[in-house]
Amino acid sequence: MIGSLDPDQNDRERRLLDEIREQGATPETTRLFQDLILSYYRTYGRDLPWRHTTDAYRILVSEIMLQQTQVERAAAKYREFLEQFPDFESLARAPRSEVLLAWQGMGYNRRAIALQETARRVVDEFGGDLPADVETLATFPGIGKATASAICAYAFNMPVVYIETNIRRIFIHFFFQDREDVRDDEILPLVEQALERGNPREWYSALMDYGTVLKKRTANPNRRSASYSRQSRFEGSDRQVRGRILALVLEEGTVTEEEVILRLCEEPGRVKRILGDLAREGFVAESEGAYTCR
DNA sequence: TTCCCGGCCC
DNA sequence: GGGCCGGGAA
Repeated sequence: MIGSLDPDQNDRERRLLDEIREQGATPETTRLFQDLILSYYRTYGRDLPWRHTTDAYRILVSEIMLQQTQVERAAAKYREFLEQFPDFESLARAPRSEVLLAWQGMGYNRRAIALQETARRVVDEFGGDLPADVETLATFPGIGKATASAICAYAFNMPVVYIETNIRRIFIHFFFQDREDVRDDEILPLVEQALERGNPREWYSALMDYGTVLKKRTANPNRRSASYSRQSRFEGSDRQVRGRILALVLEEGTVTEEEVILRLCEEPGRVKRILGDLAREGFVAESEGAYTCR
């Protein structure tokens, strides 16, 4: 049952939408909402690799991968990555080039650098244990409020309240049916009210799966979010050139600026600028006109 | 074209 | 608050 609900679920959702439209988010409609999300999850919930563990390292890896990367692609990479870097220690001491190579195909490569920096800090400053609170987690690079909260929910089963794209989509769909420009600070109290405190881990997993199926069924409710914005086109963008340059450096080991310009057929000025960006961000190091990745 | 279990810099 | 950051799939 991909991309749709069974007739019973579909019917329950329609009734609930009507009741919320009439009554708003009352304790009763909230309970019905919880039941709907959880019953869907218990029947159709996805079997994802990071749902077989509560190991903080593995949850961290999955959450970083899942930032702006679809579940299917993250799941495939997740297994390979953990095979190569099974714990904080192995990731912390790995050459950066190996980490970036393992990350190839995921996109947003700076996440890989941030993840390794987090691993090093965990080893050096926290004795190899990932801190179990949102505030401390959010001090690590590449971990903001949403990712920190997700880690606390999935690794530590903590009753945290947060918003990300699936949660936003669901709450707009159910509780802001005729609204436009819905702000996150309007959604947040409802997320708190609806939170299943008995098992936050299961609850948030259930929200992820319902959010996914909702997207396939309806026009994306997130377009009615005040924080919705279209992303810039990828073809021809700096992002694309960055990815191509990094892939080239990883493949060749060491390249000169001229080689990059020739191999990529890009404007010299553009290549120079982006190489400089990559060097500043720690992807490559420059010495005597040659660029390499440690 | 659109989206993806966001974060960071300005 | 707006722009930037990859790459694949539908």
